[in-house]
Amino acid sequence: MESKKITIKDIAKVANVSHPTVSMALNNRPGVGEKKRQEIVHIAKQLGYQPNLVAKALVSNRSYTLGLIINNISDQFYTDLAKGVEKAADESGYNIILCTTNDSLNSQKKYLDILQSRGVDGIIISTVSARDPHINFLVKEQFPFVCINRVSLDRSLDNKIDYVILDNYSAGYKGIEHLWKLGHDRIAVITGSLDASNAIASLKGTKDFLLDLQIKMDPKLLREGNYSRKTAYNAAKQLVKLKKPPTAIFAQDDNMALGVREALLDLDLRIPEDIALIGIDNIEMGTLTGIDLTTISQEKYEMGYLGAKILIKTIEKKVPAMVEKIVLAANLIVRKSCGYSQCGYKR
Amino acid sequence: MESKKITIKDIAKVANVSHPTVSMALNNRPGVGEKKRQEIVHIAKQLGYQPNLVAKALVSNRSYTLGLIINNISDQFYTDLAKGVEKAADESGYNIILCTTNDSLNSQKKYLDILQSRGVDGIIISTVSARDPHINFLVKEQFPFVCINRVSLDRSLDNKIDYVILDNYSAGYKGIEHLWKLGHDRIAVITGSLDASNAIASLKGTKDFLLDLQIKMDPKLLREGNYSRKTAYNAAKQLVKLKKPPTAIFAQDDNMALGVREALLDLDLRIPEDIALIGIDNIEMGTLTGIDLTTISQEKYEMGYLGAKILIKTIEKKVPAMVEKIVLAANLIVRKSCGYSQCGYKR
DNA sequence: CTGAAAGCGCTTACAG
DNA sequence: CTGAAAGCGCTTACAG
Repeated sequence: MESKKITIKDIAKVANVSHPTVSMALNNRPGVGEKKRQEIVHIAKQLGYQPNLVAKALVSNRSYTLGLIINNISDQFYTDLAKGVEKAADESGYNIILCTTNDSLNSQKKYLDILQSRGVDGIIISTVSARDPHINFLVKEQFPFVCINRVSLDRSLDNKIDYVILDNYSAGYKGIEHLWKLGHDRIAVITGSLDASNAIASLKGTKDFLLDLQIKMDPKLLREGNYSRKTAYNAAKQLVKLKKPPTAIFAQDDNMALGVREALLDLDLRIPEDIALIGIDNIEMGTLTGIDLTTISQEKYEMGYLGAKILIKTIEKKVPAMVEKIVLAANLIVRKSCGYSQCGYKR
Repeated sequence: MESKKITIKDIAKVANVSHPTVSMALNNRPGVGEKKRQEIVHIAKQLGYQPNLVAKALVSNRSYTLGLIINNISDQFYTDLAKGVEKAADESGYNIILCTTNDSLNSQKKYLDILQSRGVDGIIISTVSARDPHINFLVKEQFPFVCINRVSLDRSLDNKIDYVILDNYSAGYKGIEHLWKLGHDRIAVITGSLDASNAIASLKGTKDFLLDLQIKMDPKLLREGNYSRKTAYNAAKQLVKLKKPPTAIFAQDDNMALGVREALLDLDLRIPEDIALIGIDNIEMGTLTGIDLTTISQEKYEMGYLGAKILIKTIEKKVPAMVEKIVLAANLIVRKSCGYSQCGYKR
């Protein structure tokens, strides 16, 4: 298929040395004179030599390749995160094998196996479930990997896995706090998939706020979503039909908030006049004029970037293998969907 | 680092056969009895054998890996396309190495080299420039690759490169046609980067429409953009300040249309009452209620999917090496940003 | 400072 | 139907 590629043996022949000498010269290892090295480098360039990274990977057990597992490449949340991973990888000379699971644990398991078979040096996984059965073996094998976005809640794994997550707890807390201060008493909450640690944490933050103020929440106002726009859309339509409908909705992710938004607008309800709306994540769509979604900002890019950095550090063992746990800040971003600028806080 | 992996030699030892026999058994090749094969397969499973795909790739010169080169992973246009690629790759058992160039030709060249070094079986490239200097060598080496989204306009490459593109010409034609029929005479056009074939084609479609009707375009109303929201934002602000400002703006990509939209809204201009706005691509953001961007729909997902399919077919040579050229349809999607529902066509 | 040997994990071709 | 040999392109020891 391809015209035959130049190998170090071809270079060796021209340079009149053995091929291991070529290897050492090209890799700047000691054991070959400076003059000869330059000559070899020159010949390599002239012949248009490109190292065969597959062979290199086989012999060195280092591929300079990282696996990245995300849920959905159409979801801005995951692409922001992927962008950070890409950046960190690029800075250190790694390439990314991208795997998307589309919410399937089976698919995740499949990719975990494939990535190992492909000899990646490490894996960045953003999709683990709270009781994920598939990462134990990575821990046992001491295969380098880092969890971002979601972590396992399995106690036996405590202190064994590097992670970088967002402060979902604070996000859940701050979101409901904002709505409550604006005077809302009937606040509906649409959570993420409750088998994911981030959704669990957000909900806990929300509940703790209510607990702190000794407020009881109407269970009818609590809905489990799955971070998809569609389910949030449907949930919102149901919430509005309640005998005592909510005056505010806290969708615990901007994608869901946008789904809620569509539902409310379809029903000719005004945001925030009829129903206030807040999300979490601060994705780009929410920033558009006319959307103006109030939300809790999360450092998605940084999460990907730091996750990859930590993984690379682990792989390159520049540092004693200390487990790193990082939680990135969550901050309220006030736009127009809650009505703060019109009314201000009432309590 | 990892606990030692099981290899075919380990299996061979247990099964009391030679390791090539194990290889043949596991790969369902003739030359090993059915009973023995099943025994070997069983042992492999028990030992938790995972083939080393790196070694396999080295010896077979087939990695079941594809390189995908896109501009920007934060851009919905490219992620839609990547989603199609992913799907096709997954269906045929390939994985994707993702490379993002961020509009840099140097970066593109770098990734082209790296991908070959990494032994990918083929490359899907969505970022070639009209006079791209870096793909000739792929053609010369007969390295399998397919252009999507953009093609080279170099005549010497005609009929040598598979491609799947969108019908940008029609998009450019239909966009201005819609505005013209609505009664607009001063229509501004913000093009994509004019070193890219898709931008060139869109602009040609637009110009041809005007030519067909023998309409002269005020050159002040033509702006070169670069598919980024920011430049379009700035261009729009300038256009509006013109002595004779346009009554409609045709941004030849939805990202730019959204930039224009922000600019107009910042200036308290209404869309479409004060200025009509149309884009190209039909990205998701334009579909949100309140954005309601009229646009020309492009089959981005299909483009990625078909591109990858064609590439895989080429790689697997299931078909005589006929060059495939596919142009996907462009259709007008009427929403609210041009005012059609209020006024209808005037001519 | 240099060369020849061995090996990474696999597959292909060639004897028995 | 099975085994032993050779080799993919590279690197890492180990002699001289």
